[in-house]
Amino acid sequence: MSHSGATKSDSVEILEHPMGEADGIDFEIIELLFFAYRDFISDPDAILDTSGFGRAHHRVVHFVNREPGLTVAALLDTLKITKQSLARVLKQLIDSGYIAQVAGPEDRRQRRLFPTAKGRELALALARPQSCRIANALKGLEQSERTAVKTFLSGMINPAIGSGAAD
Amino acid sequence: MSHSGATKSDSVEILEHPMGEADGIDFEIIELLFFAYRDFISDPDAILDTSGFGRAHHRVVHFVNREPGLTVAALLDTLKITKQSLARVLKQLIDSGYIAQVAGPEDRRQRRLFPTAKGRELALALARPQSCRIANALKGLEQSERTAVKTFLSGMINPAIGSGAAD
DNA sequence: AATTTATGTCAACATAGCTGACATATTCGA
DNA sequence: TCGAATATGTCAGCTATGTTGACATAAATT
Repeated sequence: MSHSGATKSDSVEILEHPMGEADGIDFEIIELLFFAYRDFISDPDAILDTSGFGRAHHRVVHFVNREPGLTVAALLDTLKITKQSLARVLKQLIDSGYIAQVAGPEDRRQRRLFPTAKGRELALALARPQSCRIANALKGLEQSERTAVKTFLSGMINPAIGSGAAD
Repeated sequence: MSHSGATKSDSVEILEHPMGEADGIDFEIIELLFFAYRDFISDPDAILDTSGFGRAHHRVVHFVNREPGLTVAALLDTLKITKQSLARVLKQLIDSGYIAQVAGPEDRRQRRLFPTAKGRELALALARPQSCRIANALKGLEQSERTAVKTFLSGMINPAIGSGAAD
């Protein structure tokens, strides 16, 4: 071990006191969000490991099942990733029969995405443990408090830009 | 474009109806969490792009600032990543003067991690927009509702294993 | 007919995780 | 005191998932 880096002898300016809520920052919720999301995501991750898929596949399967017939462009907008990123996982999901494409009825350039029965099953299997976790976390909360949770989470989301009818 | 894949003509079993709360699953909160976390993380990401650091650095700087003097082992346990993963970002943070190491006073094998003034500043700069976003999302909620939000988030987290005094 | 749009694809790259193997310094236990 | 366990570092290579840039094709639009 070289340890040419800083050690006590180097007399670097070191801060010994913790950074706390005193700094006017809500560290508690910042950390709760970090841990909550990590564990929330770990449930489907474990299932996906079995199937040879990853989180990226999860998201695609989820939104296609939530809105069958959505276009590739709409999916890209929801996920906020590039088409090249999407292409990789989407191709795998199509090739393995979880998602099917249908040429748009109006605009035949579009590839509308639909889940297959297999795709629906996977989406449900992935969502189930997450929903259980949520139900468990909501347990004991009154209706108004549950509403507050949703209000809070909604308030954390960036307002959609260009959501109004543009034309 | 080849499109040798499934198209309407292939008569694949396609599901046209959306997967909804009817399936007994809380899709609303599942999606709120996805979008909320994504946007929550986007604030520091924008800052980090400037510094040449990434999310991994963010987490390390955050927890070192929250608990100065924590050991590498403790940090690994918090982050739930491998030491090789940590090593990469930690080395960069040490080399660029954001974090300093001090040999453990009791156990000299340990490298206790401390923030430098520079490291503290970075941690605060990253936390500030997140805290603002949280404050904004909590705006209008009563105290009991804010407590409910924390209760919910805490309930989403896996219980720590081996947290009790073992020896 | 020319252009724009929706999508696909190739290539190259970056970040951040992973495993496996091995080195070194220190502590602990027999 | 010596050997094992522990805390940490490090090398090498792999995977997943994001990025940019460039280009191809089919269909719609003007």
